[in-house]
Amino acid sequence: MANIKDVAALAGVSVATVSRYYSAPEKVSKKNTAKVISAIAQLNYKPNLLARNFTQSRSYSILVVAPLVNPFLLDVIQGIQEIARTKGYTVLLADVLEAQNDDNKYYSMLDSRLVEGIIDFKVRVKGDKNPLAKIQNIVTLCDYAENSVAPIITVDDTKSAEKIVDYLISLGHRNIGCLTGLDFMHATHLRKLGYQNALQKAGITLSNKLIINGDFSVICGINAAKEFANMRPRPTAIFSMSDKMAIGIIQGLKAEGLRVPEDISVVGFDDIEFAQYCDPPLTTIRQPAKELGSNAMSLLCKLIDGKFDPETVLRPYFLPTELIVRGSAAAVK
Amino acid sequence: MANIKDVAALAGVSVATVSRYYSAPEKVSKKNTAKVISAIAQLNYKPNLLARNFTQSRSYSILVVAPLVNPFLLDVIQGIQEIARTKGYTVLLADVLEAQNDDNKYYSMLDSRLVEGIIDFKVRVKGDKNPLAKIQNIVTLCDYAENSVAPIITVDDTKSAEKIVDYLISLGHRNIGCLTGLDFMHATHLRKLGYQNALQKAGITLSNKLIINGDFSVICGINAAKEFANMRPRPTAIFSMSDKMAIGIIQGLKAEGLRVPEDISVVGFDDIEFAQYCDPPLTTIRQPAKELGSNAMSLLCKLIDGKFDPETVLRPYFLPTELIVRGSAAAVK
DNA sequence: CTGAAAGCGCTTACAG
DNA sequence: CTGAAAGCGCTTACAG
Repeated sequence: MANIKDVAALAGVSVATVSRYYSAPEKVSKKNTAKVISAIAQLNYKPNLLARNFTQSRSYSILVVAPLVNPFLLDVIQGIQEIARTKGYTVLLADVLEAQNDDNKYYSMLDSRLVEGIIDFKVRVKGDKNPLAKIQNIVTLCDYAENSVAPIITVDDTKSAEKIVDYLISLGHRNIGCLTGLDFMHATHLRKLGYQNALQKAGITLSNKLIINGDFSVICGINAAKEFANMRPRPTAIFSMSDKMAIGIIQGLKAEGLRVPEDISVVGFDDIEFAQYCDPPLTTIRQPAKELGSNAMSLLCKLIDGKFDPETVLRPYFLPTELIVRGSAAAVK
Repeated sequence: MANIKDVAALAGVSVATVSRYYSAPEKVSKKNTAKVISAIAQLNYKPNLLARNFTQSRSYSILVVAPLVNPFLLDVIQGIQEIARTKGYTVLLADVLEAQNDDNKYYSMLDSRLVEGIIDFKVRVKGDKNPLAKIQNIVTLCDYAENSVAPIITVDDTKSAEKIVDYLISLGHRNIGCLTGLDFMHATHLRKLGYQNALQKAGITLSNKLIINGDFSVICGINAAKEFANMRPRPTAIFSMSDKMAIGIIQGLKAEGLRVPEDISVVGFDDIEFAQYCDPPLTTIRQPAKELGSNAMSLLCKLIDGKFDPETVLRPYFLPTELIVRGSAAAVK
């Protein structure tokens, strides 16, 4: 393979001129530009970007560490890609599940210069196994903790959950079940808090008997449906912390001979694509997936460029969610 | 940041020894190993992988160019990651839709050494705008053409479509509609051929009136349902080229007051997660998503290592599909 | 098992 | 606008 020296020799210019042809073409005379172009074509020269990156000490890559099962991950990645492309970054993808055992593996890619920044779906807090000494080009996405060591882009899980439970209450429901998400995720606890806040505001007594622990999967929704169906008094509405579980609940309820929403209302969280195509269409909270991705990537670019305000950067940035009213919740009979 | 020279100086050894400590630790004496370890710890040294990659002329990265809307893409990527991890590769992800205009952008990453191989969801054939001069570390995944320039891992779309239409025919259906996928995808035409083969084998006259052009989206399924419902005679079964469209068809049929499968049978293709949770659960063809990914990555590794048989490597490798019988198709009345 | 030294292919002040 | 030269931080024959 031809290298920059070969091009320079054939063109009869210095390697500096060839290099400048790429990095600052306006600084190269017309005459030399023509010679360089011709030599490049003749030799079919392709710059070795491994060498360029090394010299510049830049990888032009960022890493996304995400749970590959996240239902709206593809939308988030689209948002990330959109910004990444305009800024000249390529995107690496790692599975957070694989990373469980060995978080450091991915964070070390920062130290080894393999990536310039990381978008992480898991918040790291002070006191964690892997405390980050400083703000080092990491953005936490879709996860929140008060004492996060990295800037955060997410939604207000508490307020969003509260909003949809408020809606159920406005429909006359007072006996409202709740199916939670994975316990180790902060979002689960935040949404639970929102659920409880809404009930308390309405003067409804909290009961742990109405709360079933889930894991965000469809199957656990199906199983939970049976439990909810057999509760006495049976809840008239169920708040599910994800659409996938809500879809499972609806299936499970139907299997129990119950109608949604006539006998029991079900609402979800996320607004995944299938939410609008279930039967009945799901009333849920929309998370702006693509915007979460693009915002996170924009922020990461600022971090990398050092163009951020250290005073405010750690203040979490909450993107708005929206209550999407469809057919799966109705007024209590 | 400390570099290898600093470590060598502090440890009182040569840089070669420090380098060997990483690449061939068995060649370093116990004594020196201890000194190196201590120096690394004191300086908190992290090897600059940008330099290492440059020196070795290896990026240890591969690129996946895929449509970010593909319903089972996440499963495929899991399969890819699994192999990539064991082989020491990291995975870059690019959106094929963005690439539409500018295919070369991604393929040039091979020339610039940024990636060592590419897994591409779009087959490139001789005569394309971007013909590949030779087998250069590219694997085509989930797409097929006879004159592909790269090795292929996919399923037999024709036989798979034929299999599920055979099944409908075995149920007594003879008036079978078909909703196709995106026209520019080879899979669409292959599956159509399978649909037609099955009909012909059964002595059923083909009719283009029974074929509606789709695009793999849920919404086009909903729209197509209306058309199918109004055909006279109305088809008693519909073969949809994707589960997403099948789910749309079922919704649309219900909206028309038709029951699935009592009034009309619907079958899909893919076996996405939601296929088993629709109402009724979808009868479909399962594509082994994860295996497609892991097989493609394994093959790519062989290509990169040069350990392949040039005689047979271009022979497409078809992974088996499976007919999954659930509740959305029934015997014709 | 070890070290001196060359080399990988670029970029970038610097001087002109 | 141009070129000579140093330098980036590693790896890798080579000689010992």
